[in-house]
Amino acid sequence: MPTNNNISTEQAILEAAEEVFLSKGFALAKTVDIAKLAGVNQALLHYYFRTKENLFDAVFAQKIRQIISSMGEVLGSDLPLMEKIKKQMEMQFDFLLSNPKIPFLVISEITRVPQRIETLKLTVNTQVLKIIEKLQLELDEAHREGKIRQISALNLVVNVISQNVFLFLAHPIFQAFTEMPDEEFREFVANRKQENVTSILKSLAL
Amino acid sequence: MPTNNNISTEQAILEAAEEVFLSKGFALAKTVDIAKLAGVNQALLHYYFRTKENLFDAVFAQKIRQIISSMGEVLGSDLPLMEKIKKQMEMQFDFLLSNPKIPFLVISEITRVPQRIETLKLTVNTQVLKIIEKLQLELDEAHREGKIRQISALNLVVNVISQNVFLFLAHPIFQAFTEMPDEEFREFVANRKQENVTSILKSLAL
DNA sequence: GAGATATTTAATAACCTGATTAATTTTTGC
DNA sequence: GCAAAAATTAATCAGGTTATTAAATATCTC
Repeated sequence: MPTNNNISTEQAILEAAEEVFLSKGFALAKTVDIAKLAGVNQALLHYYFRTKENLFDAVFAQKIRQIISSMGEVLGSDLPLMEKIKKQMEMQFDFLLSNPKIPFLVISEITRVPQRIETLKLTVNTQVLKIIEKLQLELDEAHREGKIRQISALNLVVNVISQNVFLFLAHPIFQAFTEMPDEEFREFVANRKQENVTSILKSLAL
Repeated sequence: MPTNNNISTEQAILEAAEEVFLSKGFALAKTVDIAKLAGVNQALLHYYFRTKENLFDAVFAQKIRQIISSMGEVLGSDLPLMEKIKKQMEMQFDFLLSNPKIPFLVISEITRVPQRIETLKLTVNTQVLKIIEKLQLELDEAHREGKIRQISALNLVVNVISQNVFLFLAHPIFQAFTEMPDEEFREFVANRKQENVTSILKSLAL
């Protein structure tokens, strides 16, 4: 009779893997290090996941799911347009604050191993495209009413994501550049939430 | 008596290294592949650069220099403020179009091996900080004259770089997401130059 | 052209890392 | 308790990649 898998060990491995993969990426992550961090023998990790690749996929798919779910919620709602954009940006920014390493992992791994985009496509339901279409209708309407300039929804979405995500990708560079101490830099980042919203909303003006 | 180093061979290795490092990054680049691409024996590369690390540094420092020099030129000039921002953004965007893989390499390698930031610091003279200070003065003046909202120069610079660079970092993801064919995607990217300028300039409004 | 030095190569050593195996300990069901 | 299955470990293999070595060839100086 099979016993249950030892969930806590498997979980420990997954959590260690998440930490190591997030900070090193796939190629530089060592299974030995993951095992050590999880407090188990290195062979055990193969016992549970068979390959490093499998282990990575488990972590990666989960991260993708998190990022996607942080993106759509508010945009689907029926708040007034400007309100909605603001809320959405704030949510996204907060997500990034709690998960600052996810964007780099995702971009990095997809760039280096393009096949990984399949993981992403599997997770991304067509809803996202629907949401963009709906956003376009609202933007068009606001434009007709003389409230905002004409802009494609896709461009707006790219603008928003650029503003929000870039700093988290480049933060080691910015910090070195500006030579801000950690504390000051944290404050700078915190202020960016407001600055991002302001600049995006203003950029929509006629 | 020593003869001169064989410049063309060294150059061939450097160029091959650049290509391979840009597309694979440090960890996934194989010295064998670089040697093969340069058309030389693999040991020769060690003869010239001793280690893979040295070879990488040579390439990396050069890329940093390119990126820096693409950033300061126009901002130092004495065009009218808005004109200057527009020109600077267009230049930067054009640079990215010709060097689309540099941002990823730089961010990626600095994130993965933070010590590399030293390479960056050595290359970045304090001029950059001077330029930002000067920009701040001009922004403050324009604000006093009621032409633009109040904004810190650093925030503006971050906004500009975010807008311009992000798409080049994320392009595999965007393309997959939107399922645009190559041709359409190229067109979309080309249009972003204008969109970026527009949205940044509008974002400065009162 | 000879001798010295630089350049290049083939072969292989040294190392790292993911995966496997076989044995040991722990847990489970009866 | 005991046998069977699961969980865990130590040891080691296998593959790939960087680095070294020693020898061969080209180039330069005189």
